[in-house]
Amino acid sequence: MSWTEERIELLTRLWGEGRSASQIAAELGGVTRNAVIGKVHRLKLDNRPKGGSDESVAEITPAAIPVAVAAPSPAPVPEPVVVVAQAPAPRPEPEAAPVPQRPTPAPSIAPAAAPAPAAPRILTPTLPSTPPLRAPMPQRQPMVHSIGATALKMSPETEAFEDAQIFGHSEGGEVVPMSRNLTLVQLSERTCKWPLGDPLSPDFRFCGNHSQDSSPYCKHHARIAFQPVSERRRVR
DNA sequence: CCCTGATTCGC
DNA sequence: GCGAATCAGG
Repeated sequence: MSWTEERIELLTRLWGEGRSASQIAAELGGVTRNAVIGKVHRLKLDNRPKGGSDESVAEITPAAIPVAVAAPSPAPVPEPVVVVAQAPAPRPEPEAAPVPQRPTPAPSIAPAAAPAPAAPRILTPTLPSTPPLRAPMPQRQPMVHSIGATALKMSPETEAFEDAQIFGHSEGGEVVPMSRNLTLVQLSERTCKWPLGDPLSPDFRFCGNHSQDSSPYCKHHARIAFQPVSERRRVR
């Protein structure tokens, strides 16, 4: 890959927006963050708008939300941050940071568009098999980690379910972990890759919470994705 | 650890 | 000019 005019332009723009070198590298493709940094220096694009109040990248801080650590289940599950579903993810937009790509925190998820085969130019993260609706378990179930290998389709119910959790449409004061809502390029090897919302929407995000070991999901979503199957037939 | 950006230096 | 290796910091 070479630094074509377009690529340099994109680099300049993204860098100006405060994106990290690794993110830019991921976006550009074919380059490492080192290359990006090196190029940035050569272009003398240094010092970005960082003076005074910087809020770096668009990453919502879970800590900025009224939390309530409640353990409904006897089993003390050390979840990250737990929030009583209520406020629609208040994103304290800093000052002077016109980020065109940053969609509003609109919780609205497109009415389940048909899962068109969007060209995955990057690795497509493993989608969770459509998890059946799961009511808050009063007690722990025997963990029988097994994947219900289902088709890669997102059921509207799944999205609605997630949506309800994240943005608190539950009346019963349901307590759920707060997702970090990361974009694709922000995912790393140990971030939860549970999708949130419509993959075709610019609002599409991933949970992004810390995932245990090599698990693709955080504790919370792993429990949804890997459910004990009682009546499961051998798939042969 | 994981992530940043900064610098160096052989190519 | 380029970018991997390295360094320094949060």
